[in-house]
Amino acid sequence: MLSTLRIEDNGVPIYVQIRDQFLGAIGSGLLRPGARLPTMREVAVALKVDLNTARHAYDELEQTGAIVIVRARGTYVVDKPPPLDSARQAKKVEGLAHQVVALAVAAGLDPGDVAQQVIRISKRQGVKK
Amino acid sequence: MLSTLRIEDNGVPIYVQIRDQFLGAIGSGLLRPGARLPTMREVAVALKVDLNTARHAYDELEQTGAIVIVRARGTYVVDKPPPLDSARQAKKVEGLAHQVVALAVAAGLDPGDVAQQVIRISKRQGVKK
DNA sequence: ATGACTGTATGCATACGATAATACACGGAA
DNA sequence: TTCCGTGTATTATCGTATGCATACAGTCAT
Repeated sequence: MLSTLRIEDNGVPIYVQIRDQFLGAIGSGLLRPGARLPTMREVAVALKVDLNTARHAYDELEQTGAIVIVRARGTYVVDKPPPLDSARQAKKVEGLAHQVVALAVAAGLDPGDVAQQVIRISKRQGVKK
Repeated sequence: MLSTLRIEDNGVPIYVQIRDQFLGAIGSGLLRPGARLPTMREVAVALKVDLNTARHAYDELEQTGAIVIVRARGTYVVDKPPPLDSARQAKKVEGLAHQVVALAVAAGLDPGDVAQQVIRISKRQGVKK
């Protein structure tokens, strides 16, 4: 996992890049629920980045509910994502969808293609609501 | 063009988001070579963003070689835009899709629902490949 | 020549990102 | 208990991003 991390000089904050790459790894099943993530220090050393920067990335991952951070033990991919009421869910779906379209367009991609990929991936993994 | 621009609260700098969305628009053919871009002020007003921020985005676009900035006249898509090969694109689609699934799962949402929303939104906006 | 529109530039203020250097607190194993 | 690995916290410093306000400088149509 560590070896797959890459930092680019895009203007995109380092902690965002780290955060998003872990999100990708989790979403792709490369990191499965319960799996342990590299320690913050390992990430910091591997990417030649400050410990606080790695921490920042991990903090955000925890706030989104993707991982749990256990003091003195390590960080782990969450087992069960936190459930929400349907009203909130609808809003979140909407917001996330907008974000996806923006990201896709920004990358010069067809949002439809991305949507298709999303469907295929989620089916393959048997991710359920 | 202006109406398709969106700024998200991602941690990604505003000027990067603007820059990348224009790159996407150019790469996707939405903005063709020779086409005139919105003025910096239009972008600033439309996105409720500072003129300097819009300028920053445009500056980077010029440095990339994607546009030319002509003082007192406007900014235009360069005749020969830097291309994106399809292999790269496919990889980007894949990566983004994984990320979306991760985000959805982390938020307790059904990735399929998000995908559907994405399709609806992109259709509504007439975003083309 | 004038005026409107465009990009260019500046100064000031605030907030955030990143690094560095330490130090502390907790859990588990030896 | 002691040690080590892990996360937590603090302080300082530097650069960048953003906003706000204001002004300057070309280009073009009138």
